[in-house]
Amino acid sequence: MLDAKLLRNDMGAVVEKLARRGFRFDAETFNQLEQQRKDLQVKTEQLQAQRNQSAKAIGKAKAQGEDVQPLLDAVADLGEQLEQAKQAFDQVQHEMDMILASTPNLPHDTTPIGASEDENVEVARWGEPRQFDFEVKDHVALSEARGWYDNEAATKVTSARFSVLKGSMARLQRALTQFMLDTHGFEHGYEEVYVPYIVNQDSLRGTGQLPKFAADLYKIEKHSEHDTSDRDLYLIPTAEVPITNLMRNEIIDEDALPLMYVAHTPCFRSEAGSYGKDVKGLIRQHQFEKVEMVQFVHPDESYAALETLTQHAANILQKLGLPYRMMALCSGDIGFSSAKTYDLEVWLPGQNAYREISSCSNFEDFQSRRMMARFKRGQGKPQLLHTLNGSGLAVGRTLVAVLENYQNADGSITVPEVLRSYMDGIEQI
RNA sequence: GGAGACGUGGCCGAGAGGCUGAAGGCGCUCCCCUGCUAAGGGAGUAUAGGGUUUGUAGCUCUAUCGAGGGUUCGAAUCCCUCCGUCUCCGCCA
Repeated sequence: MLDAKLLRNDMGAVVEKLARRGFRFDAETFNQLEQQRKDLQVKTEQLQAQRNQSAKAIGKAKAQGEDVQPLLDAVADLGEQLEQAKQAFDQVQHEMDMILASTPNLPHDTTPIGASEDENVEVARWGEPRQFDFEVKDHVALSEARGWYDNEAATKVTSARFSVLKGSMARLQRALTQFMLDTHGFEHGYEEVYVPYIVNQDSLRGTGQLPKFAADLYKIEKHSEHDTSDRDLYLIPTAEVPITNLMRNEIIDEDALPLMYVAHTPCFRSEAGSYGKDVKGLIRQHQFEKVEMVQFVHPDESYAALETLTQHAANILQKLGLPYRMMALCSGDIGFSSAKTYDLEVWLPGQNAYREISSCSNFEDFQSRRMMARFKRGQGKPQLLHTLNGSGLAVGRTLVAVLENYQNADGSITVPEVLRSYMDGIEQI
């Protein structure tokens, strides 16, 4: 959520920055609402003050045994006036909240300006794609040949875009997960956390998935019909949601910063609107495994933190010996809540292309403001934290990359060295 | 899943329709005192939003006692719904 004060004081800059990401902000409507809000809020609060005063006066008079009736008569219609003012105020406030909740973050000045992913900027490249002296297969051909990947079974059990993995491939995925968690935990200094895979709406609002992207989420209906509360729960689309919301409505001491968490979770995405893309194989699934890093940092540190966080993700690829490139996403391609995002794209021989395997973002205070996630120094005023997160990495896609990059002519797969200790020392599967 | 008890500030804990944004204690911050430590004295110590303002200063208003509704001139206090915690029973990994 953007800072409402910024909208009041510097609307021009907001509109310009949002335009960079192709978002048209209706300043005129907002300004009109803001004017109404101001009037209605002042009016409502004046009436409330008046009510409070007279209630006190009545209390005092009663205590002294005076006749209270004249005082009661004097405030007879105050309640109704207040009710009306309050309703009008709530209505305007609600409209403004809806606008703010649906407005994306401002791109940072270092985010390249562009309309679509075609204008993302490559900022680094690591590793040389391997030269094969045989015809490369993609991960689907490789894994099906070995009986490791059973798409039909998944379709039978659930539906399209789910997977059943078997044998060495299932084990390799688990090895990758362990390797990533251990690397981030032991080498990069993250605290490992285990979190729920089902979250409530407040959490999804906090990180920005709601209200705008409900269609991409799997929703679990509330249990009973006479439950009048706002109780619908959702499967997590990423561990970002439960981890980042750990700090919702919290004020932590500045000395505790930065907080760095890593977790492994499955992720569930209904991916509305992705029909026809990557229909084959593990690239785009409704359920996939991911190791996620989240950082809560001092506002002054967040851009340095974005660089190191991205490096932590890249380090996994380097240890696995997987060639990749690092892209700075342009203003038209960054996510709703992000101010700046780097994507890491891994080389997939089967597709002869680099494909996204990690996305690392700085949200600045956009999520913190929604969540009221703050820190303070000593007795000082609480300030909003900056939040960051990044995949470290998308495990399913890493599995694809390992299969394709480490394939041998006979269809076997060489196990990358760093994974062997997680595979009972096996060198080849 | 059943039955009961309970949710108050950083923590403990009073309050049971009006002068309570909330006693008291602990903790914390600052000042004084003390040769150091300990002890003692004093002051302060929630969050958000609004108005005023060049201002994150000051002044002032509003809201918040698990959440949301209701009753009332007035609600931490009464009523309803929900959420959560604890104890006992059942069930289960």
